Amino acid sequence: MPELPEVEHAARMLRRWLVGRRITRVEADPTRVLRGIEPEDFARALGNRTLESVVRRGKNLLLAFDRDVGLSSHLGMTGRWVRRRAEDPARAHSRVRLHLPGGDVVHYVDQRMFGGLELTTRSDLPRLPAVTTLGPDALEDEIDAAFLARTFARRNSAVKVVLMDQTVLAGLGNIQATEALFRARIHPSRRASELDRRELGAVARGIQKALEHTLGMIDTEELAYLSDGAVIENPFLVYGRAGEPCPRCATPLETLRIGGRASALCPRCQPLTRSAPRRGR
DNA sequence: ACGGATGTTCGCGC
DNA sequence: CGCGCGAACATCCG
Repeated sequence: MPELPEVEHAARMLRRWLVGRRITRVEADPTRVLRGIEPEDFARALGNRTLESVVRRGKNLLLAFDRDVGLSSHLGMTGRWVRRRAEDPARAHSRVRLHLPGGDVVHYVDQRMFGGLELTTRSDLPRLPAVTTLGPDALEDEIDAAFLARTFARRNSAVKVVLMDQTVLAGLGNIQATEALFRARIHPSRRASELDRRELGAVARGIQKALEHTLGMIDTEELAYLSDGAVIENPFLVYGRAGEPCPRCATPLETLRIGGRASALCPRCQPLTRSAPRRGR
């Protein structure tokens, strides 16, 4: 579930729910989600703290509390922040609960527990290795053909692998990289260094479109895997749609494994040889 | 029952 | 050092 759009959504929700409100009590279950700290110490450190700001960097959330307490949150594969009422029944896979005045409880929920919560100081938040190694943010920073040309030069790996490299560009995962390349009409196995200027421009626009589209879906709560209740169908153009007709040309979509990950593509819209320039949009 | 799932990291071999 | 591959982490779903 969490790539840049979902993490951005989580940042907005955490601001709405928590900024300016004192955490009255913390319950932290003993799981690998808590990195390098015992549950009791974690709970004690966040108890009575008030959240002052939330910043997203790539797929990382950086929370700054009063008294120089910092918390970094990475959602891994199945992590999410949700708000419940104290009287609600237990939430499956809830790992940490932040109790607020008035009965609201903010849960960190993570089925597979690949995500993590790391406690630090505010000043160290931007110095965490997970943050200092990141490339520019795919949403906040201007990602254009010139940037991609600089970054892709001498990168001979598949363009999809490079797009998912967080040290190159922060925020894209398997879904967004797949969607961005479909929008750009670029085959995911093309070598990053061989793309020409026109193709790089298409990739840059594809990234922005894919991210904005998913963010828009989340805002209208159409994203199935984010909503807690009813499951809504796959909201993506090609991800998870192998065998279905291409939404642009109706050719059956295919799937490959690139860098160990499934990659959906349209063999007609995304040819392996350099695509012919096309007119208009 | 087996294989795969939105992420990241580590070890190994070339 | 660059690059590719497989495994590991933990759990659920089809």
